[in-house]
Amino acid sequence: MNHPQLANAELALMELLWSRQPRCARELREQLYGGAEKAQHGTVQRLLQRLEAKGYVKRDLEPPVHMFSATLTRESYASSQIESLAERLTGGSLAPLLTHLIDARKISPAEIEELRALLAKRREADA
Amino acid sequence: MNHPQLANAELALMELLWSRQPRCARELREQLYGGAEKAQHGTVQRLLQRLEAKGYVKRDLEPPVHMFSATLTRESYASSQIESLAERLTGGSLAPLLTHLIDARKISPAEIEELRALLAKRREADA
DNA sequence: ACTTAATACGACAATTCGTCGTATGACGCG
DNA sequence: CGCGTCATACGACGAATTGTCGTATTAAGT
Repeated sequence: MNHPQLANAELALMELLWSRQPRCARELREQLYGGAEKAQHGTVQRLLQRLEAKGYVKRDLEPPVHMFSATLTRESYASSQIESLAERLTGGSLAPLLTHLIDARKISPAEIEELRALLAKRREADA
Repeated sequence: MNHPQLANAELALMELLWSRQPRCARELREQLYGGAEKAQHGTVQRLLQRLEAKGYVKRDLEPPVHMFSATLTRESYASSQIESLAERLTGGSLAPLLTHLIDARKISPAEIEELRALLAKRREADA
């Protein structure tokens, strides 16, 4: 029941939910696939059903049509992915990963400043 | 051709390589599967072959047996995974992800200090 | 009651992964 | 030379996952 990775179509659906919630299936379909294609009704239902099974989406069965919403924020999802990566690769600690990102200049100076500020705030809060 | 995710058995093999390099297939097999199982010879070869195809492993065809080594460090792999996650989720910027991790206290105080030191050093180096 | 829309879900093709089995080639030894 | 041993190459298979569709069932509105 962890947080398996989202596949492409699933992620696309989640993005839609993250941008506006809750939503009905019809609306999601129209955004995912252009105008009025007639197949795909089932596709979206299927995707939603599987996302629900994985715990990423919950539905409100309010008649007449179900309304769907995400159970996590995009940020939570991202974090859990990073954590599971750290779990698999470094016994759970993040510092080694970030160290490499910083050394390899994969984080821009602007982001560096942003992070410094964040860390400072966190340290204050802990004090 | 980028850096697809490593599956379980593949990652286990890479871990072995990361712990000592280069290695021959026989040795890898013995570590992956207990003692002297007789099948699995092909399994390891197959895995190595696929890892090579994905660009994660290179082989030295030095007779009599090929010697295998990783083409990336574990840290590089981890970073590239984080980057691709950021790519998919936040348009490539890492700060939002880290922000959430910090806020949610998923990074320990010790790690916070570690990171502060790192950022300070980086900032100095840039100056 | 009939049409329309929504939901549930079985089925399919494609892909990936771990596994094995077999074929091919190199080497050494009697 | 003929054989056994070991390494590599690779085809094949079953399981699982993903995106897709089709069909059946249920609910709604007129």
